[in-house]
This record gives sequence, structure tokens and C-alpha cells, in this order.
Amino acid sequence: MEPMKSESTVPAYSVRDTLRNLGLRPTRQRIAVARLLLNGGNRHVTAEDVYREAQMAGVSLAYTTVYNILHQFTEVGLVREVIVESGKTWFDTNVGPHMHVFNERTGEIRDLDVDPARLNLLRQLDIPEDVEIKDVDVIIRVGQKTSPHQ
Amino acid sequence: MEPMKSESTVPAYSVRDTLRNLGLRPTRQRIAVARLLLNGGNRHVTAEDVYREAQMAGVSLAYTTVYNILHQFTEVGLVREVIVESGKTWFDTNVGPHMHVFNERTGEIRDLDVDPARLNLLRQLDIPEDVEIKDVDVIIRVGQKTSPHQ
DNA sequence: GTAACTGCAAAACTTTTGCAACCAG
DNA sequence: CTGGTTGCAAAAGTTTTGCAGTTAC
Repeated sequence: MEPMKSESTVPAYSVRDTLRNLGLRPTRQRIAVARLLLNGGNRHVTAEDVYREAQMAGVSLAYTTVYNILHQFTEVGLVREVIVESGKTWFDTNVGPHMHVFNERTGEIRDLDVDPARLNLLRQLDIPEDVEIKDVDVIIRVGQKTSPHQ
Repeated sequence: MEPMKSESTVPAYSVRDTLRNLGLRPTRQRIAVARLLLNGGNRHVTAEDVYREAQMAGVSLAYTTVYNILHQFTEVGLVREVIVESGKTWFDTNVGPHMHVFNERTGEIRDLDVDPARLNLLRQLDIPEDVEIKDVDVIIRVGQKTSPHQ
């Protein structure tokens, strides 16, 4: 609606291509969510965040669709699920090897880079032969520093 | 009341003492849940498991109470929360250092012992000074071994 | 007796489902 | 056209809340 002003540095057609290359039809809704998520550096969002931000950006889409899209994006490796609290799923646009720091007081999640070799140590484990390691999640739970007793 | 028959190898009074020492009044409900959880080796249970097992053991208690008790037990370190899927909280009676293997196909969670030193590696990280590491969760997500493509 | 605890029903939340309408190729 | 997508409303599932009644000490 407003051709004079672009909201992002990545043109729409490149998002379209990204989606197409991943086997996803570039619908209005997928393009909107992809732009939201993939333009602003690493982000942690919930379905609600995506819903709300899409509305603010003038793109209305149903919750059902938000969930559909986020799950599809997870399947194709565009985002990654992060679960730190029961009853809420976060989606992380950083799909490289890293860990998460979860502040139990504020509810905030932050990425923490880690020497990949160190993270790989955790993969060298005795796992039954019939299964395969899909992912290794490391969550550092932090809280308010307890003041010394008395 | 029935000296000839005992349901468990741990006498009731010892559970009572355990609870009292932790600052929890030994109510009928807490005793039942504590026996259920602390007598059978390491266990992973949901609130529903506790509710159902208590009923089967002839102790009826409300869901509200199950949640109250499980959260209280978590606070005093009798159990530990494990969150691997959104929408469901597991409680683990193994509170020592270990990791979890979560089978995404079956939904099953298993403990995996790990060299504590290796786990401690993860604690040697750059964490902001004003917070304190409460816990380090490691979840190894496994699934069906993918058959080779083509 | 009194504060701690429990139980019930209802509410709160996130996520999923079923199905009709819609749209990209 | 036609199957992949979307949207709506309702359902499902877990966890929380408010408050009256009960219990441990």
C-alpha cells in the first residue's frame, strides 16, 4: 500500500525464493512471517509474538496459520524450537550450535555461544543403536543471586 | 493400624520425618505422594501419573493438591522438574547430576549418567554477574534412525 | 484455636482439530 | 482447475485460581 517506503532491507522476492527453495509456497502469510523473523538478527519469539507483530505490521493472519507456519519453518530448518517452560514454545531464528540461558525471574531467554567442540562432547555418549541424536539442548537456568544467609 | 501388612519397605514415620525436616507438614496427601515417588528408585512422572497412581493406591486427592505438592517437593529439592515438550511437565526423582534422553517418537524420557566433570564444563561460562546458575539442563533429543535416502 | 493445607469448580492459556473457503501455480 | 493453505470456531489438554471447608499441631 505504501510503495515509497520499504520496511526491510531484504526485498520481498528474495524471501519468496527462500521459501520456494525450501518447498514452501510463498503465500502472503508465510512471506510476512519470514520477513518478521529473518530480517532482524537472532530472535526468540512465541506464536503470540508472531501474531501480534504481524498485526502491527498490517498483516492479519489466524493463530492456526501462525502455528502452521512456525512448525513448517521448524521442519525445514529455518527456525528451531526452544522449550524452557511448560505451556509455552519459543522459536529461535538462530539455528547454529549454541546454548540458551533462561532467566527464571524475568522469563527472558538469551543465546550463549559455546565452543562447538565442547558441545560435541555431549554427543559422545552411549545411546541405543536404534535411535539417532537429533539435537542436544542445553539450558542454563539462572536466577537472582541469593544474598548470603543472615 | 494394620501391623501385619505393609505396603512399602519404608515405614510411614520415616516419610513423615523426611517431610517435617523439609519444613512440610506431613499430611495424608503429602505422605502418599512421597511414598509413591521416593520408594521405587528413579522415576519420571507427570501430575497425571501421580493422580492416577494415588487413586490406585486408594488415596484420593485433588489435582490442585497434586500440583501443590509437586511444586513444593521441587522447591525443597525432593524432585526436579524436567521440561522437554511444551504443555507437559515431568517430575524426576533423581536430583543428582545427570542428563536426559528424550525419544521424540515414543515420548519416553530416560536418565543418562554423565561424568560430573564433563557436565561442570558447561557451568564454566560467561554469565552476567548479577545472576546465579541454578541448574544446567541437558536434553539429548533422539528419534528413529533415518534410513539412508534412496 | 489458627495457620497451613486440601478440594471443588471454574478459569486461564497455549495448542490442535475439523472443515469450508480461498489462492498459487 | 486442483491441491496446498488459510481462517474460524470449537475442542483438547495442562495448569492455575478463588474460596470454602478441613486438618495438623
